[in-house]
Amino acid sequence: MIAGDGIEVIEGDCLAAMRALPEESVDLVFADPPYNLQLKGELTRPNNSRVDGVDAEWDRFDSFAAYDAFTRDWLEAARRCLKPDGAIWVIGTYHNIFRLGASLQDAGFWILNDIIWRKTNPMPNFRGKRFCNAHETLIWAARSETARPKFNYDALKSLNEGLQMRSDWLLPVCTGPERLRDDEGRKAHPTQKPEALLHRVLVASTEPGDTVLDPFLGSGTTAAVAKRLGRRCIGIERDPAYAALARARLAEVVRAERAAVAQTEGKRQAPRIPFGQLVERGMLSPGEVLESQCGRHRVKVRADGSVVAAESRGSIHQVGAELQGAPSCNGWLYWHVRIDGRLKPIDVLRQKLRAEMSS
Amino acid sequence: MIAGDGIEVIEGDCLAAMRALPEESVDLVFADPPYNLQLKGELTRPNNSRVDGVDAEWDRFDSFAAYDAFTRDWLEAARRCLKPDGAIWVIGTYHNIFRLGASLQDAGFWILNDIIWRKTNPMPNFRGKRFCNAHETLIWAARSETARPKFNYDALKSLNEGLQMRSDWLLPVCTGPERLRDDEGRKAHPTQKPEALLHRVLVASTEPGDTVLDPFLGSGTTAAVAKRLGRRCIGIERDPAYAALARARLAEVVRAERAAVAQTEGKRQAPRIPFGQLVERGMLSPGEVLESQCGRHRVKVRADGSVVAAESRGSIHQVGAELQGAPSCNGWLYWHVRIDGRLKPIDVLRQKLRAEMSS
DNA sequence: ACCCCAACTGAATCCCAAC
DNA sequence: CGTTGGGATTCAGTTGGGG
Repeated sequence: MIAGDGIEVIEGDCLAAMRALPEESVDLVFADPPYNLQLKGELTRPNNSRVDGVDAEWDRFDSFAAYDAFTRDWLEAARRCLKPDGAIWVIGTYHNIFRLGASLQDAGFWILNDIIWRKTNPMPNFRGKRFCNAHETLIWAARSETARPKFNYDALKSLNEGLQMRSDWLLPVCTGPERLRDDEGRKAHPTQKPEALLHRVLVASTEPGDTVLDPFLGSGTTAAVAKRLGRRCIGIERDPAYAALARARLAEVVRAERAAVAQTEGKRQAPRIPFGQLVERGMLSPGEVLESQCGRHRVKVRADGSVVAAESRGSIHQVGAELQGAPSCNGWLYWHVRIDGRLKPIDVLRQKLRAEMSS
Repeated sequence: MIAGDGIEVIEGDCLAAMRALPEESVDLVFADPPYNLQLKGELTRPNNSRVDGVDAEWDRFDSFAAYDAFTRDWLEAARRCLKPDGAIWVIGTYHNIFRLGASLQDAGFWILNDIIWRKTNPMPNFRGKRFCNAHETLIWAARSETARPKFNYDALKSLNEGLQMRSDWLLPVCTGPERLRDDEGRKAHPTQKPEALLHRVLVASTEPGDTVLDPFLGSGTTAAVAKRLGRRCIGIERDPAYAALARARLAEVVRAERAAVAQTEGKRQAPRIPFGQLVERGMLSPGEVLESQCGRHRVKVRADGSVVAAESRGSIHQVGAELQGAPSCNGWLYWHVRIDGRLKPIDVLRQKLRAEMSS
């Protein structure tokens, strides 16, 4: 079904194409839907008559209702393709993002964050009647409230030099050599998204080998970045000219080596090591004393990996919590041993063990 | 009807109070309605302290449908009070803003801009499961598509040091001496908005002598800023304790003869550029090699902006320091790339990016 | 008076594998 | 399905006490 490089461009209507895909088969959906609320193009309206001021309210209602129906349909089709723990990203502006977000919630998606793409070089408001419209909004939502979607927290923290990534992203609009142009030098697609934006989205919510579905592929930015980052991608585009544009673009993209797209992994992915293993392996001896950094609390290690204090016994976490009167405690960081005369958290022993076990 | 200073606090239900106001009598509505936060359990910080979340009765709704009905009702009542060329501002987060925006459109309001309040000091995401929710969204909408609402373009331009005001505003959350506290030092209102935010809204959309209506007055920020800026204000607050709080606060506010120049606004600084952005933007590729000037050390770039050496991984600064055995290292100057066959510090890439981003 | 450090806080939809 | 418990997780800024 998917080509050898894991990237496929389907030319056709996104509803039909998505309904032909297997259920629960994709890890992520990224969608940049049209926000043409006048219902030109693919959004057919029942009443094509031109409206004057008197009928303006009806026109508005028809427009919004039709857009909502269109949104409901493609969201439902996309949701069907998503794995249970999958997620969706959508992007839009104030013209459509509020309807899109409400439709997401109504369809059962669970919003995780809204993200602001702040443009470094937005088009100014020429008439001076409004604020310069300098951002677009993305919504990141899980397939359901109970879903547990991927989030590469540590990779994003790395992207932000050690600080937790915020919900406002500063990125330039797509210009210069990245912007695709036709033979006459006109932009080949009106709303081509910058690759940097998709890079951050895909690093955040997928891992190499995952499958991304883009129902409104357009110029193919999603597929291009997916290929560059070693993800698989199914892109759907109705317009033959845009589909051809995307295919030509993708032929030039080099798929990254697997090793190159590795990203910082969190501690949660590391294999769990029970404290008792430190004792079993002789890194700590039964009877040895652990102390808190401040020296206020001390426990003795027992052969079974539990620890005892004067009035308390249990796991390193339980005893640490009880002695501090705290609801919980990470014993790996709380308890220390004296190594070469200096207090070090027992977590360094765990790290050492992990290194030995992986080598 | 309005007191001599043009500021009135009405204690009571906002629907009834607004229906009692004359039609088409106010110039601007500012509304900070309940966000329908839907908080489930409690949340603790890594140090085990408890986050003081908003779980007030007034923020609980049974369903999205109930929230939508509530929204529809107060929007309709507010719209009735607005002059034909009047406008409305609403504020919210992803919990409610999409429903709020869609309801605005359904009610016949015409969205002019969405505005992002970027917080300088947001609460972090403590569990590392999402992006730090670092902004709130405001929507500015005209009473109707044909309305011609006020917009003090030049006043905002001067607030922004001569540059057209953008749709993203950087302002701190309300803390310090501005934050109202009760006798025991606890915050007197859970969601008090900063005056700087209202200052910018009122300077943008009203002129001295205009009447502002706030249906959810809370701690009274809207009325306080209106008074300070010489605007009239009708604030409605259901909770007697909050209404009393607002009245006491307003008694201390000095009505200005002329709008004072804001200090907190418009401060711009060179943006910090995380190393990861060079990768996102394609100036460096995952897998590319950086080397120290002497050639003694080499690292590989990863997709998330971290770098790896044989036995070390982390940020350009961390790995540089570790390989040199130094306490710290400026990775921007230490690491080099080969450009046109010559080694250049990666700082030249940062400078290039900065130049692009400020243009 | 000044500096330093510890404690505290802000509209928050915040864990998950094993049993 | 529910319960248990290991153990992972924070940034900018203010306040107040001690040296």
